[in-house]
Amino acid sequence: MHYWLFKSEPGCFSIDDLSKRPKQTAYWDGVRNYQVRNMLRDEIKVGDLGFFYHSSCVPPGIAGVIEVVKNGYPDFTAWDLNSEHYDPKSTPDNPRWYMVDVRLVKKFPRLITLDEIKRNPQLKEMIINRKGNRLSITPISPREWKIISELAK
DNA sequence: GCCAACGTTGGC
DNA sequence: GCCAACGTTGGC
Repeated sequence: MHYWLFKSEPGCFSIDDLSKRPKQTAYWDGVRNYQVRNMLRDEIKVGDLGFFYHSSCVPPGIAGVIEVVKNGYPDFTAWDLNSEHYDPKSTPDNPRWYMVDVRLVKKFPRLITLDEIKRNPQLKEMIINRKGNRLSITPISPREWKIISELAK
């Protein structure tokens, strides 16, 4: 099993939005980047755990934990004309974009801020720390997972 | 609102 | 297949 970090803008979809969904489960749609598409299609599997990261907000940081409950399948919002993420190049016959379903495991009692992550020498290697990193999902090492989980207690 | 970073597009 | 232009991301 693997660990991941899922970015979302809370103004668009926050951890509280997820907690209000039926079964606290949602499909993680709207990824339109090939690297992340490949991860969703090939690497991110049922049982994997992820951090729910709030981006483009003040302050950015990790809000909680989610679990993958459905393996990658075509992102049908790509062929919905009314969707913000509509992409005419993706079709039901030849889907270009993929998504997984995730369920809320827990919201952390406090946000682990990006600032805190940056200040922690043990978390130096995290991809989220790299300048210009634009991937909306990134892998997390077991060690990083453990350290951050401890911080959140 | 700025701007660095970087993925994507499209002309050649 | 190169690469300049463009659009988007996301921290600040």
